[in-house]
Amino acid sequence: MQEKHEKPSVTVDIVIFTIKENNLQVLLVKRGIEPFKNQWAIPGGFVKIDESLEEAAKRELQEETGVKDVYLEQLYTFGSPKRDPRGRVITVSYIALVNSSDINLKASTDVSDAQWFAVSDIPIIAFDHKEILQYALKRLKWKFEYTTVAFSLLPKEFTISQIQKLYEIVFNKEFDKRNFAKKILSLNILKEEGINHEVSHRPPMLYSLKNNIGEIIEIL
Amino acid sequence: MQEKHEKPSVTVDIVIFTIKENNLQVLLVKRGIEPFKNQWAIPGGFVKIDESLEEAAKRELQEETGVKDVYLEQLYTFGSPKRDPRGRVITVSYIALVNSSDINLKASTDVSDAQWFAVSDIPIIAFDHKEILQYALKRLKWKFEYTTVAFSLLPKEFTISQIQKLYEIVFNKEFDKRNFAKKILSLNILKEEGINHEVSHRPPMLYSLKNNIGEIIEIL
DNA sequence: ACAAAAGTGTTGTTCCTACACCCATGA
DNA sequence: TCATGGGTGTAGGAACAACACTTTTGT
Repeated sequence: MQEKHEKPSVTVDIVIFTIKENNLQVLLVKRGIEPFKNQWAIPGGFVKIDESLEEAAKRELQEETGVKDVYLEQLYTFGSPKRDPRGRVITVSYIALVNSSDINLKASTDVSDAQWFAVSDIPIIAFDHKEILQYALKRLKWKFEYTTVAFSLLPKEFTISQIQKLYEIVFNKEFDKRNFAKKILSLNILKEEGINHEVSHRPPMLYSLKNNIGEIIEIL
Repeated sequence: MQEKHEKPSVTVDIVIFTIKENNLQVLLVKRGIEPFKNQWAIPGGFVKIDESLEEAAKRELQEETGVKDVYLEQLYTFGSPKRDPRGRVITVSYIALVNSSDINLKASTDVSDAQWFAVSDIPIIAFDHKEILQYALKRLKWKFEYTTVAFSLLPKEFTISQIQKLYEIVFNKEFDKRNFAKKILSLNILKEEGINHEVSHRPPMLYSLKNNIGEIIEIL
């Protein structure tokens, strides 16, 4: 059965989001080889024959950013026969959310440069990566609305207004402070962690996310 | 680049749902070849080198059921290196919703039998297909709750109580008739199509789904 | 007349939205 | 004392859940 079919190549591509400078940003790499040499692209690479898709995604993520143990989720599999001019390449795309303070950009073998771009300001990108990115953004917003993924972008202890800023950035829209706090606190997913006295104004309450929170809960 | 990497095989598997005998049912095929010969499995097959994933899924769907133009959606890509004992096989799974009156089961080359099973009564199945099926069910419920996919299981013209029965089957739970009708009608997605006089009781209003309905709308 | 399914309204509760002021601290 | 962000309550409206009887038709 192995020999009967001509096989496609399989890659993983990872849309890596972070929050930087009050913006939602995505990591793109400048391609060092053809095709699309010197164009920006979503980072990714071939799946090895003995690693799972998620392992491949984690490996690529670490090669690009140096981070481990971040939020990583499979997005969609793109497999149009013409999406790669070199031949049949099916790509399994992933979303990752990384804390911008943890990252450590490295140039890997087929990448001459890597850079963050605000999602509102994406350059022309290689292959069908624009479509992948649009899909990723849609999914990200959905995840923010209905799950607790957002908290993976915050330090272990955080204030209500840090959460609110995150949501305001992702949805590009302001929320009422009182209603937002009421909503988040009513979900019963936060634990009080004491007061942060290291600020030069009224000291805020710090919270952490309770463990054992289920997946889907409807945040907004 | 084609020769540097040993390539996995890529298949599509399609979880085909229908409503039959007041039950949500799934089509399984009995495998005619090893591995798992004579076990039930989700229908699927290899992706040809020059067809897209969706084309492959449509082709398999038609081979199994004879139907075209049904609801079809990519579900998830399963790629654990050990999921197929023959070697590395990555499978892109799909969900299809078919109207049981349209179907016409055929036995294809590597299938000696195909049969509908109620989702509450699934036998032991091959590979990691149990996991795929669980995932499909979760997604199906979500889609029913938030989108208009359910209508693809009904004829063009239908009554409110047909919709309600569909939802009651999928969620395995009864809804209040008045509240259900109120909710569905308030969504403004139905068009009145006149009264069905071919019943032996008070004749019901027939509706059709308006075209140009957006994807996600929150039904329940 | 009866059986079968269609159709329809109200009330109490909960959730959502809009909106403005005082508080605690460091400089 | 001032600047900075933190923290808090209420009222009106919308959506939701619970609940039962009458209507139209065929037999």
